[in-house]
Amino acid sequence: MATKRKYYTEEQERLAKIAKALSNPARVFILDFLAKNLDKCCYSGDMVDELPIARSTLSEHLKELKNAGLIQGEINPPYIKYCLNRENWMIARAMLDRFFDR
Amino acid sequence: MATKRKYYTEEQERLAKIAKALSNPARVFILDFLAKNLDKCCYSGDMVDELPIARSTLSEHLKELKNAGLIQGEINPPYIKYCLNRENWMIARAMLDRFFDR
DNA sequence: CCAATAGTTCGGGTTTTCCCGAAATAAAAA
DNA sequence: TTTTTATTTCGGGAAAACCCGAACTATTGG
Repeated sequence: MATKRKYYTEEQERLAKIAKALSNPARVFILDFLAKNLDKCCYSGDMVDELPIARSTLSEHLKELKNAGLIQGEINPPYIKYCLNRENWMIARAMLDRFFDR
Repeated sequence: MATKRKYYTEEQERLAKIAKALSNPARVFILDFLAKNLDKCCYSGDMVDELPIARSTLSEHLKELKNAGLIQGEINPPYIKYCLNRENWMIARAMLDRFFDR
């Protein structure tokens, strides 16, 4: 490949990461679901019945969204209450705003 | 798995597709590059020197962005002038706005 | 203590993504 | 007509994503 001079900026890497979190319809569904129920927070069991995927698969999508920072889970055994991470949600929103505003 | 009642909405599928187009830093770079040069449109050769990937790989990223509708290429052999697709850009922007606005 | 419940982790299969270099394409320049 | 130039397509390899069912973890209720 030989050496190239420039690589991606931090901003570009971060935007790609946010986009990746949103790049699967199941994850978009989860975020929609959590946003629709901001008042109550949700258990993963509330979502699995609405989705055409196995519990374990849902669990992995939740993990990805957590890693991306878009959601958080409050452990309250044997339940885990999920909700949007407002702070990072706003950051993601601002980044996408900036990106598309031109 | 048994039969599940609900699947993803059109909106959710479309959002996931847009996000997927943005989910790789090389593609974010390309869009940034085209947006920075709205006046002139760009050749793929203008971009390859700034990127740590082979020409053929760049070409495939361009194809993906074209399929997602975010860019368009005007053939002007042996060059191809690329530019943002303003119409779809605005649509994507509106969808993301709506998604994050809550 | 034992069973039930909610959710995660593990092992593994299939598909998709990302990337490359080599070959192909197609028009312009020599 | 031959060569050069800009880009795409092809073949293929490596890595990641997606999905599943089975096994595991941890707590609560009986």
